[in-house]
Amino acid sequence: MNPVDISPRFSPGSRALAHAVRSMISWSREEEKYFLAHCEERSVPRLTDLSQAGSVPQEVFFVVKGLIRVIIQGPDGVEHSVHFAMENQFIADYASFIRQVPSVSVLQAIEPTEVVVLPRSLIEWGYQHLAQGDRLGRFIAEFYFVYHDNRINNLYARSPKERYDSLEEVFPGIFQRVPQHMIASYLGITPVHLSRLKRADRQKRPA
Amino acid sequence: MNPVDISPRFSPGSRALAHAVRSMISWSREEEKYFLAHCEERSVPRLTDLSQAGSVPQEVFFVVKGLIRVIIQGPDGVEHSVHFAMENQFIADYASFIRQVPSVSVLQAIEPTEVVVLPRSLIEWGYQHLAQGDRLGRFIAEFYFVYHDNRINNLYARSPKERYDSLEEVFPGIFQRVPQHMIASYLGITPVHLSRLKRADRQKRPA
DNA sequence: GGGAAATCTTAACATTTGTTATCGTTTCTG
DNA sequence: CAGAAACGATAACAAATGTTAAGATTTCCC
Repeated sequence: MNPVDISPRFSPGSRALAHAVRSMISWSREEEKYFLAHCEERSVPRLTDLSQAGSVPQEVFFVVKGLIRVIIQGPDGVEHSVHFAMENQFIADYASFIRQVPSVSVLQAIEPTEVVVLPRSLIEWGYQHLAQGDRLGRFIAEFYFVYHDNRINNLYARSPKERYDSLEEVFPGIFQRVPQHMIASYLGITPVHLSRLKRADRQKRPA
Repeated sequence: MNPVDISPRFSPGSRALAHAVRSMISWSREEEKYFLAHCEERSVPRLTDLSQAGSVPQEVFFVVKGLIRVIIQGPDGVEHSVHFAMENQFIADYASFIRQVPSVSVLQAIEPTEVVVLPRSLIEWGYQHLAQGDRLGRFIAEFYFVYHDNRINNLYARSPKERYDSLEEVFPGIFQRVPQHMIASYLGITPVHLSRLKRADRQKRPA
């Protein structure tokens, strides 16, 4: 009997979440049971918002299936795709969630998406009552810090084209799933310019 | 008697560090004593490196007095000032420290600087043995995640000039302490261009 | 299936930003 | 104190990127 695959009474989404948690900390059968029982599963249709800007985030999402993008709006009203989240990733306006201030971003499903919803109350409960709750929180915060640190370094040291060429390493299969103008936005350039960069590339290596 | 100001046998640096920790978690007299006893104080002359790129970081620094900048080098050899750390802040190549991979950055003192050195072994000890060690680690990781998240949003949504104008909010007094070309580098533009932006600004509001 | 919307490309032109070089001033260092 | 180095401003020119507009596909939705 495989000790990793327990809880057949939980949905595939819950089990994927439990698997992700188990890769970071160990928790007891009872802890896991309580935690998963207080999560909610949610289906989000394509091009639907999971959360809006302006309200204090009370939920963290775990992506079971589908793809979510995070959008912020500049002072001029221009939208920027600042992040994508795919299967088995946590997603939220995590900075606003941590500080409990009104969110500056919108979470939008790009595909029909299945998420597990972790309410703020449950996460707080985890920090207080899970034996390794703070450690789990530390690992998650560290993980996303590393991700952001890497992004910042890339923004300083690498050109848009270089960032485009290595996008697939961070988001496997993204080119098949996200329209190009959103990728351009993520890269910090206009769709027109990305198109131009691709053509220049094409003409250099006419494979 | 003030319960916050104990331990007169510790140096000003240790006491500043203890104060910073106490603002995040509570720890016992014994925990504090052990922890501080295993920190090292270090004086770093102006324009001296505290750590080099290429070696796995084994230390986190806490700035008691002075100013440190973090530099990364692009593929073309160009240096970028990606971060500054002033009094009462922790600083390291934290992403490389977390992952225990060779550092990509250099820490350099811009002023004569006093730091408290937290060895990796001590930090690991804290995670294992401090009652709230993981919580402390979570708070620190969350704090720097929020800082980085904010930077990324600014890079997307605001112009170099706007970022320049709000620099003092993040690093109070920085204009009096850091040469302008390093600030330009932090903003992601050339010194020439920053000079140009300042002039355009000057001509608009001839105060 | 068919019309509407979204998407991508391309071109022409505008704006921003980088590059190189020079010069006067300040700051460091011996 | 004096020479050297660092620093900041500026100008002229070059390269990168944005803006607007048009047209050709593709995709979506009823």
